Amino acid sequence: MSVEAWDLETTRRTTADDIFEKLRADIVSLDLPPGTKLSEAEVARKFDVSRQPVREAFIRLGNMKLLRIQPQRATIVRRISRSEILESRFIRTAVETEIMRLACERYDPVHEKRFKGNLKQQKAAVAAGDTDRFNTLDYAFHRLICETAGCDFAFKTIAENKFYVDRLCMLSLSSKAGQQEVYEDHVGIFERLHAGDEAGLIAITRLHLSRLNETLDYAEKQYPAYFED
Amino acid sequence: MSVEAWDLETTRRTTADDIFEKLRADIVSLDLPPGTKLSEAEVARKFDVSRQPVREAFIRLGNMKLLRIQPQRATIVRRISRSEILESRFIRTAVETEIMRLACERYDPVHEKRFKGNLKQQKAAVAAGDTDRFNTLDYAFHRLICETAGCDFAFKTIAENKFYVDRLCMLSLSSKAGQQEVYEDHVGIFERLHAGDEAGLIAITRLHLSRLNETLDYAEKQYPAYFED
DNA sequence: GACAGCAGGCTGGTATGGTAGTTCTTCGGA
DNA sequence: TCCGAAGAACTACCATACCAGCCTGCTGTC
Repeated sequence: MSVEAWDLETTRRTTADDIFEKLRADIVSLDLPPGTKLSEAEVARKFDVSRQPVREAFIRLGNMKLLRIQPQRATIVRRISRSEILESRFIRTAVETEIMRLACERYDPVHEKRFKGNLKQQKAAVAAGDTDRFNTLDYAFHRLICETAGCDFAFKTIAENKFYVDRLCMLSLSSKAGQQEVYEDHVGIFERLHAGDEAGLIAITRLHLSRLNETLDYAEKQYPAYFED
Repeated sequence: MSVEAWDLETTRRTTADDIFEKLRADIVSLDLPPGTKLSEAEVARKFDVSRQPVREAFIRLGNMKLLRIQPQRATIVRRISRSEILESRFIRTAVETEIMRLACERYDPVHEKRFKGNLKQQKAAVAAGDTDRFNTLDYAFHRLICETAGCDFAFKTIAENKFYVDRLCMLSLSSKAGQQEVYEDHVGIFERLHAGDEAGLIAITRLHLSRLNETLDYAEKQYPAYFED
């Protein structure tokens, strides 16, 4: 996942953009684990640029809650906060259920083929144990629903909220059993969408998103150092 | 409305923070109307600081979609986009209806007094034609609902989305008839909340938020220069 | 040996000079 | 008069230097 969707303006690509993108990727992929101390000067040396563009990247990452900037002290990769994860989930649930209502209303059998194609690939990815691929397809599936609902933009909002959660998924979506469960949820969602069963659709969507609890419990127990509170 | 809720960290207050806050207020209040051209150097002179903190404030305002930074060209106050307004409204509707469900579930008559107090003040503000006051109370009312639902954090998310819309409200919430309508919606919301009528509550909330359409049509016709597309 | 106090080395914050890219103006030629 | 090219006058971007807190660790004293 990249964020090129954001520079919808036809602006030039700056050094600060590069640094920002690199750091963001490193943080989300846990190459820079929560708690890692960063310093403007150090990162600047590493990328062989001045402190200025690094500083700007820090500010943007701070706004995204990925860094915690402590003036005159240090800048560290933010630890994962249970409450913030749950808040993100709340927002996502709200948006996603609203999307489901619209999608159910506007669903057209013409969409069937794309859904089935995506689900087929998901199944294959689970079988092959290809976590990255499955993650990408997961995104694509939810994006597909947004498109069905005629709300492409909503996916962007969901994704923004998701950056923060991505790190968590990175910690534990690798279990094959978990992926199988997610896949089956997706199948269930599609079936109810296809059948026009709005109540059932909402219900399974809530169930689907509530599974984050287990992920959270697991990750918090497995990697306590990555969490705060 | 200020944004001190954001520096939950106990960080120092910097010059950049001051500039940011001042510019944000000026933009939202339309003292800096959409399309206004700003320059780092000019703003720096005006506030008698160096360009650096101004630059940082610009970056943050750019992230909030309030400024459009065009490298090597100019930085301008973003014009209002109809589609972005509608997208914001969609997100807000999703979150607010979800909040209403919870609020209805967790409502306790002990909240009655605070709601009635707020509504009484709203009525007075409408009568007095005090737009600023009414606007503040509007915020407080919706915040109160978030608290009732036990989701204080959700208000922050709503507010973030709302900054962008605030400018629009500033253009047309000044009409007394509009304020009266909003006030009556609020009364209706409270009554259904108090009665535990979830379906009615959701319905009136959707109606309440849909009123933005009229505001948008009015403002777009009245101030076309402030809009893009 | 324990502890207070100071010094030095960190951090991020601010100021300023210079650079590259864009736009506007102006001046000369057709 | 009109058009175009050169350059002046902006812009934001980047590099560098300096500053003010904060923390740590040494040192001197009790």
